[in-house]
Amino acid sequence: MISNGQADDLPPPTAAERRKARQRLVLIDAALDLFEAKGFDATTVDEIAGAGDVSPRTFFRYFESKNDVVMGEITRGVAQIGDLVASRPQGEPAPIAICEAGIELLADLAASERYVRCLQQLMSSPALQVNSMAGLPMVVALRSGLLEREPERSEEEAAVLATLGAALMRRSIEYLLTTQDIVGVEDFTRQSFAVSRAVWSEA
Amino acid sequence: MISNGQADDLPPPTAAERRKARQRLVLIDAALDLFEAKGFDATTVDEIAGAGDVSPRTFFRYFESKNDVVMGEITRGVAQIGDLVASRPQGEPAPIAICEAGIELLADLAASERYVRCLQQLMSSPALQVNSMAGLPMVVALRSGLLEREPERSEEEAAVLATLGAALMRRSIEYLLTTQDIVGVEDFTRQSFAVSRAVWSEA
DNA sequence: TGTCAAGATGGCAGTTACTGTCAACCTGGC
DNA sequence: GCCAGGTTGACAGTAACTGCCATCTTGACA
Repeated sequence: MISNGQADDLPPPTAAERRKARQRLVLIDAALDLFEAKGFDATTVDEIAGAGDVSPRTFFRYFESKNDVVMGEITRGVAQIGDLVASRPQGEPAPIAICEAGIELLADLAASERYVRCLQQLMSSPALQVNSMAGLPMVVALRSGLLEREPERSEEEAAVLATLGAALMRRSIEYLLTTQDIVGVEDFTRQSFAVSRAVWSEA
Repeated sequence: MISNGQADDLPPPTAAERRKARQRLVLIDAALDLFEAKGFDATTVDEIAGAGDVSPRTFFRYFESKNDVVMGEITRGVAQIGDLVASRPQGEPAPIAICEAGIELLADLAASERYVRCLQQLMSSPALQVNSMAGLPMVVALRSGLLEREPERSEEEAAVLATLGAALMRRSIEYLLTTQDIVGVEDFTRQSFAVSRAVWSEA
């Protein structure tokens, strides 16, 4: 989940870029330490910058905001769901494809245990909209992934599918963060999708 | 939609309460004026306070934050969807009940044309998460409304129904704000729900 | 190996949202 | 007319974020 942030295409990263990426990770690491120790709100940017051996001004050259330290990675990660959906087998019904792609995404997220542990504590911080959880980027990514996978699909249908899928996925992420049940999320997600399919077509 | 903010139960409001409610509306009005004129970000709290003839400190006694001036009312309004769902006829399938309740809510929202007009402009402001659009409160409200209406329904099912319903409703609100098509939202919403029911049970 | 240009950094001053505190000030009830 | 509770305004303070500019690093190239 916490990647070095470079796209897998394009020329190989220069030394400078690698240095930047490393410094970025150092800052994220320092920030998570502090957040775990004293909470998100009680931690100042100055402290994070100090712990990462850069000036506060430089901190803001690495991150758009204090929130971005936490949400940046997850937002970038969540956007991958588009590609995951697009590369699902052709015959698979769209909702299933979304569900399975989502499970892959969750596994990826759950891999950074420390990140997950830290995010849980941050769930209660109102400043961070961990709750709204990168909702829009996920819808956007899902929709374009779907259209790539099934080009004959109408815009309308793709949009609706993306909306529903993203909503259920957000629920799974919330489940993962609150329960820390890294193993159980998969079942939870499949169950969610199954229930939703049954219940949403009720007559 | 922009109500005076008092619950319909409890003793009648005192003069002081009425004065407070009035001042609140004055401030909202002043704020919307300024937002329309110069944009959300470019408007400072000091200006709003000045335009409403109170000190900046007092502004923050009326609103939790600058965002709250805009999002406060909509958040409070959105929470009503729970009651709207709960009072839908018993026989109606849950997704339809949610759809119809949502349409009532939208009509309510669309009634304050100025508010809608202003919100549209604010959609583009990243500071304001108009996008995430009070998502969580709506899910919470919907779920409790559903459980009230159908007590036999399992927690799980209610949660899933609320998640899907809220997601589609958010889409309708987004449609309303971007297109300003106050008349068309109703059709848009019904269409959304219909498509979603067809598409989500694809085999 | 020395030099130079591009980019990264640090420090500083400034803006703005937001908060605690306290004294002055209503305002309604007696 | 007075008193109690709530409302306000002023002031000082914190912390996120930004623009600016001088300085330093770094990689490339002669």
